[in-house]
Amino acid sequence: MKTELKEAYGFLFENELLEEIAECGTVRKIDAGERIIEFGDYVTGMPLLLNGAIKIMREDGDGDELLLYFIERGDTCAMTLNCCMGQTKSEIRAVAETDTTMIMVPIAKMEEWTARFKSWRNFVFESYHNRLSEMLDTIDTIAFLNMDQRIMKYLRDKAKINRDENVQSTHQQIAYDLHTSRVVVSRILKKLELDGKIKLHRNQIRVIDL
Amino acid sequence: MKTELKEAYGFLFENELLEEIAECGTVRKIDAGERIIEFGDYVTGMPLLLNGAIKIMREDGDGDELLLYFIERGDTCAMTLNCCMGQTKSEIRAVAETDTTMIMVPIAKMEEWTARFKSWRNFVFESYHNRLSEMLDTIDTIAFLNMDQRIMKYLRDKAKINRDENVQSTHQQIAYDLHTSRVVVSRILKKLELDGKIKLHRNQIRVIDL
DNA sequence: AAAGCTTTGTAACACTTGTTACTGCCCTTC
DNA sequence: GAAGGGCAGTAACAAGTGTTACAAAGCTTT
Repeated sequence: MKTELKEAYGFLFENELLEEIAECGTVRKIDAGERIIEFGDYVTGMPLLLNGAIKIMREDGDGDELLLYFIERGDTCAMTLNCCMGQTKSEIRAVAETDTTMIMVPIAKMEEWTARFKSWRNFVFESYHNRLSEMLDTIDTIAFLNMDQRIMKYLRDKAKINRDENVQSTHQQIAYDLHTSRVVVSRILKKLELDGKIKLHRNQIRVIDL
Repeated sequence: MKTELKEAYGFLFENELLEEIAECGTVRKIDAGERIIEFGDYVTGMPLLLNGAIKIMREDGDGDELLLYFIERGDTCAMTLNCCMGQTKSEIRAVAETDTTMIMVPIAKMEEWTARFKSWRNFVFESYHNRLSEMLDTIDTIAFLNMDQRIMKYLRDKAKINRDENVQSTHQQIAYDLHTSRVVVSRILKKLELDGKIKLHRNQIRVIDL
């Protein structure tokens, strides 16, 4: 664990802090597709991603979903930060996009580290900064792009996160993530295929040129 | 200024910090409608709102706009925080919604206070927290609501921020804020009037029951 | 290979939102 | 009070997206 920790966070934190994290944190391994945090859960610790990727979703009262953004190694979930500090319920759902390893840090340590370590403060601020930027990006996407463009962006992002030009998704899955209907997704994907931008297969979409 | 400062932030900050803010901050008064920060500006200081309200907008490459949220007294702009710490350009536009008074604090002080004052740290975190929540709310609005509901929410929010059931806006203005067209706004407003929810006047909309 | 399930393709239609065009109203200015 | 500019109302149409319904294709299980 220490090796991985150092690999992912060594350039961010001083040794003393790394030691403390290693000491009081617990490693948690999660399989792709597993739910990590559910809407309304109380958050008991703060996750530091070692590898893998996590998908953050929003859900409204009627059970409608929307993908917000992905989180990768060297990152934490600022929403979780939020919940930790405010002792409030989670406003989002977190699902493992790929097999994922993370270190869970007890909330109690956070306040202490914030006072003691400048690098920790910077990390937390940086984290908030990144999250706000992602949220702005998400807003741009749903406010200014039409569905064709949103689907293209989705496929690009997903291919990048998984480091694989073959995106493993059903049309229904994509529809859920983008908060639209399966038929709409199928229709647009077919058009993208005719334009030579993608190649469609069962449960899989190959990104050619988006 | 000290009185106002204490009024707005006294319950948040200890006296020593209040003194320092009063010492190194400069008061800035802004008329309603005036632009405070423009997309792409470098941010030179951090604003602490004493009274009034500020409208935060997003703009895409084609000049299309979208209202993100409002900021009120006792608040700061986390986007500005973001820019300050990251030394990056502003990703948003800030316009005074009403006549506004704020204290501008030089960036240099921020880092220092973050280390020295727990209350300042909490304030900054709280601020980020609020901003993320607002952004989530904004996303919910544009992702899950249709235009009728968005316009109703807009009028409710605007009436609340201005503490006036008579919202002073043209239909064109609303169309800009919601990133739609004037005709659409007029059409929906007329329907809301027929439903007895609002009363339309020139340059003014009276909120009756939304 | 037959049955049953999931996934995808497609047509036809409905609804929401955006666009264009024109009209009349209100306010300001001369 | 005449002229001009900004604002609002409305119709007709276009485009985008969502819905329903059904058929076909592909995979899994038996």
